[in-house]
Amino acid sequence: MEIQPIEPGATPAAAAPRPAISLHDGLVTALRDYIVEGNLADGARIPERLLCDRFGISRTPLREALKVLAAEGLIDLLPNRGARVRELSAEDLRELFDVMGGLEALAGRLACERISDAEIAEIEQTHHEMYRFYLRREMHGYFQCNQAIHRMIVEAAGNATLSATYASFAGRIRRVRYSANLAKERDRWGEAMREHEAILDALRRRAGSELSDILFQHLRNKRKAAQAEVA
Amino acid sequence: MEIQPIEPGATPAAAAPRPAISLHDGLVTALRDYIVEGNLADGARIPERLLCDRFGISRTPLREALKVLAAEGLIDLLPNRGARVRELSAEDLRELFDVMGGLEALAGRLACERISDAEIAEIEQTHHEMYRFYLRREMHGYFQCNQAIHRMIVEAAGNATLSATYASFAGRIRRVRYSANLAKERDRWGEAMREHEAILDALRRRAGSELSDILFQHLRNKRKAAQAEVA
DNA sequence: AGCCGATTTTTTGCATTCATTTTTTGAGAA
DNA sequence: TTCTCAAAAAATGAATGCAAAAAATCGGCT
Repeated sequence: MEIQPIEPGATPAAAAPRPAISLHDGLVTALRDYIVEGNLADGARIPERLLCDRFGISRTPLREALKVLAAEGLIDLLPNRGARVRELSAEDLRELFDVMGGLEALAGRLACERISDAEIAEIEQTHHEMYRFYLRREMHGYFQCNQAIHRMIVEAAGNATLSATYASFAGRIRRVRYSANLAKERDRWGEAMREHEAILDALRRRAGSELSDILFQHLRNKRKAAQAEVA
Repeated sequence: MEIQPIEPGATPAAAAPRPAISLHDGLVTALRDYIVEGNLADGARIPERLLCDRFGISRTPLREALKVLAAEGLIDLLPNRGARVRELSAEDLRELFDVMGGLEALAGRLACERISDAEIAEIEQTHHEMYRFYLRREMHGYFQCNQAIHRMIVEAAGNATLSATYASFAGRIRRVRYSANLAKERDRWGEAMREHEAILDALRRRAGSELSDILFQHLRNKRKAAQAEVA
């Protein structure tokens, strides 16, 4: 089993999406991260006892956390048969990417309504940084900047509900997204850069509807890359 | 205490809307419906014991259900202070309507890609039915048709993930939406009808991007009506 | 009388326990 | 050997029990 112990003290208070006055359910965050990071094999059965030992808690709070993660769609909870890491079918992937596309499209539209010049400048800066990574063919740095830009747009939308929803879906496809980006994304690197130019351009002009279209299409193209990867 | 009693015998085994291969967590559905229907006052404290008696279960499964509903954003869970029905601030309302707008915009875009003539015909039929209610100033029937049309568009998108997300958010604003529609919507009834004409037109032409804009704006206008209502 | 603080009561959070259900293991027969 | 079926072992779903925290109650003080 690939489960590795976690630092007892290193519990992440975590920049939770919307931590509220959150209680000891840092456990949910810890478990979510644990799964998202890929510490559990896809479709693998997850005995409660095992996780209890890992996290040093009893079954009651663990089960509560599992229910929450199941509601988020991260795991499946089969009656009397335990929890397993949800496997993403090709269909699931298609759906998730499209929903992400819809959320980003929304974020772009809203961002255009209220983004400040300073925020745009910040995004531009990250964009240029990303461009330098692109020129040097440094995939990892490029990817980081890419993520950062998308996150900044979502934040610029000024809608905490959207941010939380976005974060939730982002978590669900993070693993796949990672590998997909690292692999096939390479082939359309130039194309992706051009798309990002267009995104920035539309953002500067505060062309919400246009930006909305571009972002959705951008995610569509990402989806195609990911799908090609799976196949 | 503002919690009002429920019928003692009226325990809902509940035909769960979308239970999946779900287990006895019809409880979550039951509780969610119970809250969405407005049986608990806004911001009211919800003692666990009380709900246990109401639903005839012990605290363990109830707490699991509460955690799930908290994750959905329907209730707040304060550490050591129990659960309370989440109060929707004006800000929350703004956010929720915009997210709904984004989801509908996405649904429209996706629907244009794959909707069949038969499905369009069905929507048209409901639209005409709605128009008749409009002419007769029958608010309730109009409202039902309205909901049905939006639901059909979401379904036509052919994205179960989107449908589930949409349903979740719809639940969160259902109460407010209801009152808002019944009250202020009246003033912009004609406007809403015209918007629906435009929606149908764009759908017929499979103009995804355009439909996306119209639907978002449509929800924006609904939002304004709701906000005016609150103020 | 009104206000503040301590004690009692209730409630929450979690661990433990119990009853079912499932899964595994093992024996016997084809 | 392999298949089938039964018994044992383990895991799940839910109830109960216990310690800690909050709320409520009561007594003392200004």
